[in-house]
Amino acid sequence: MELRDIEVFLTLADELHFGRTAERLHLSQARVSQIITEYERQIGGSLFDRSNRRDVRLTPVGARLRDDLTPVYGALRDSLNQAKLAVRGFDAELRVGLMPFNVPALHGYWEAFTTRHPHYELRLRYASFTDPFGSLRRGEIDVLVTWLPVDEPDLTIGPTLFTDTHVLAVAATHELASRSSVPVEALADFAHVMVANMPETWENGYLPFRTPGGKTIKRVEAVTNADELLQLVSTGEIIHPFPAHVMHYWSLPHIRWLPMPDLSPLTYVLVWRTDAESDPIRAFARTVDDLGPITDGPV
Amino acid sequence: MELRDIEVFLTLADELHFGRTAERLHLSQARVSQIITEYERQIGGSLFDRSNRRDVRLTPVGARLRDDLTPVYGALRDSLNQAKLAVRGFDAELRVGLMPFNVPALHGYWEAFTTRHPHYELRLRYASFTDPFGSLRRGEIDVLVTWLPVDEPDLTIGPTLFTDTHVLAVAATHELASRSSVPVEALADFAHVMVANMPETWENGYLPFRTPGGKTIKRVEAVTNADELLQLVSTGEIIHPFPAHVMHYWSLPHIRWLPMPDLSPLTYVLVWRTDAESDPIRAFARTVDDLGPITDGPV
DNA sequence: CCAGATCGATCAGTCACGCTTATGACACCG
DNA sequence: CGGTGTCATAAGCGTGACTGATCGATCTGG
Repeated sequence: MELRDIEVFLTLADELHFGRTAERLHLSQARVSQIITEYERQIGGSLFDRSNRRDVRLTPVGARLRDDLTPVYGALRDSLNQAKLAVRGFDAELRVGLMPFNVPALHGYWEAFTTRHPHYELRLRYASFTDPFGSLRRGEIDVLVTWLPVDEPDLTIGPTLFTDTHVLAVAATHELASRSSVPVEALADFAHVMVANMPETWENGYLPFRTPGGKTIKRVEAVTNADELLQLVSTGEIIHPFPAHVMHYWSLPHIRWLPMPDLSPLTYVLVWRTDAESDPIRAFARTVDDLGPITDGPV
Repeated sequence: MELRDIEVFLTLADELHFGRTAERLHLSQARVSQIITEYERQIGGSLFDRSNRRDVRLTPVGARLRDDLTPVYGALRDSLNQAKLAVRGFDAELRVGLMPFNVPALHGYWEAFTTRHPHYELRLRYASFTDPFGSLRRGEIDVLVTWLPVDEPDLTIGPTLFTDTHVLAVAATHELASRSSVPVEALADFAHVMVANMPETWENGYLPFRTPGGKTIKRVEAVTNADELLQLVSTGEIIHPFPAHVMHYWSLPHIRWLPMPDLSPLTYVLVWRTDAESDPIRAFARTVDDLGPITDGPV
């Protein structure tokens, strides 16, 4: 009856799927099955009904146990975390999820927050492209830095961090490379890649599925991270629009950055779970509010 | 960071002594040291101050962690326990601590309680002689069956279960064996044994340290359990008074039971932690109250 | 009604780590 | 200054946590 088993139980109670549970916990499916079997043996009765192969369901006892254990397990994690912070002299932590290439542009916020609130530990974590809101909901991060639109009823949209125009990344050898700027309509003439399984309206906010002129902007193959994407750009296989500030993050000799003045700018905001709002979150939101959106371009 | 480690941490925080902690958890002292070291490594700072060899102390962080973890760990154990009970069809359990030889005499109570409250599981556990109130305070049992006087401010004294006269256990070959009864004063003439480390007033309640005539009733060597004690009785090395009902528990051909009419009778009561009073405890106390003390002798 | 896909259970094998005994290192005490 | 009580460290053993491979059952689409 160990802590790990409880985590497995709670995750399975959430996912109701052995494979996905295993994936989330970086375990083999076999192990999840074994742990649950052993757990049920210790309790003395079944917690999940898996007679039907199509879907796993909680038994009444299982549901009750999940309800009992969820807050307790959370409190236990919080206590341990609080102790870890206390040894390092902090009262609490704020985990901000964002893309790595956004970090330098927001330097002013990090600095202001850490000087204003030295007893809060600031931790920057890389949010996954594929499921940014999921990491927020699972409590892996406290606030998320992302672009609009965010259309999620359980999330609060906080202050705007900055608004940025687009630049198009193309290979130095690409036929567009010599242009001084690129119109939106041109996007439809070349191949694009987007990360797999993004929420649709969110993906559309970044790069529309159609041009204003009505032409389809087609995605070809999916990638899992930005570096892989840039690799495809540099070989000329695809082109890809970025918010302008990322130019200063990568220094890639084989890539050209071309302004796209008529593609509507991206607005980056702070987002958090409404029912998980906390002092550090409010403190950071207030800091952003006080400084106002960053306008003087990336550092 | 496992559940067992937390238990070790909390036990050490309570005992402030590695050896006793190890004993309570049935571990080696070395292992306790290893677990705490590893735990501190994970937290990132020390939880106990053991620079002074004489006594171990909690650091501020450690004290805070103990305060945070104590209720959470308890709630976690409760949740798991609740689930175990639920699978077997019970709502709650009542753990009664008592000496094994008391069990048959109380049969009427067990029966009445289980029929009146089929959704409460009754569990009889053998309370240790050496530290009966400790097991109550550590939450290992819910109620204790014991004799008066009980002089513990944090404990509630419940209804009386029965009142019993003494019989003296002597070897069949002992010089007293042929007597039809034995006066109190005779106790001072022979060797006695008591279990080590009993609370003093409690031991005195069972067998006074002095006879009414002022003679000392001297104990010789300590034993750890009743069987060991009876062994010494049967070889004639010691004599020992018991409450009369235990005669029917053991059938020992080499031992004689002699009435002791002038030794003041023992009163057995129910005792529980005042701040841990619960529905099952109240239900059992009410059952005992309703039936009244058992007077018709042991079954 | 069959072929293929999906998903949980089971098996056999490997390796880490939980725990022990033995010993070391240190702080107090007489 | 040894003796005693106490925690830390070392070395070694055995269990059980975990994996990949496979089985067997159930559902879906043509």
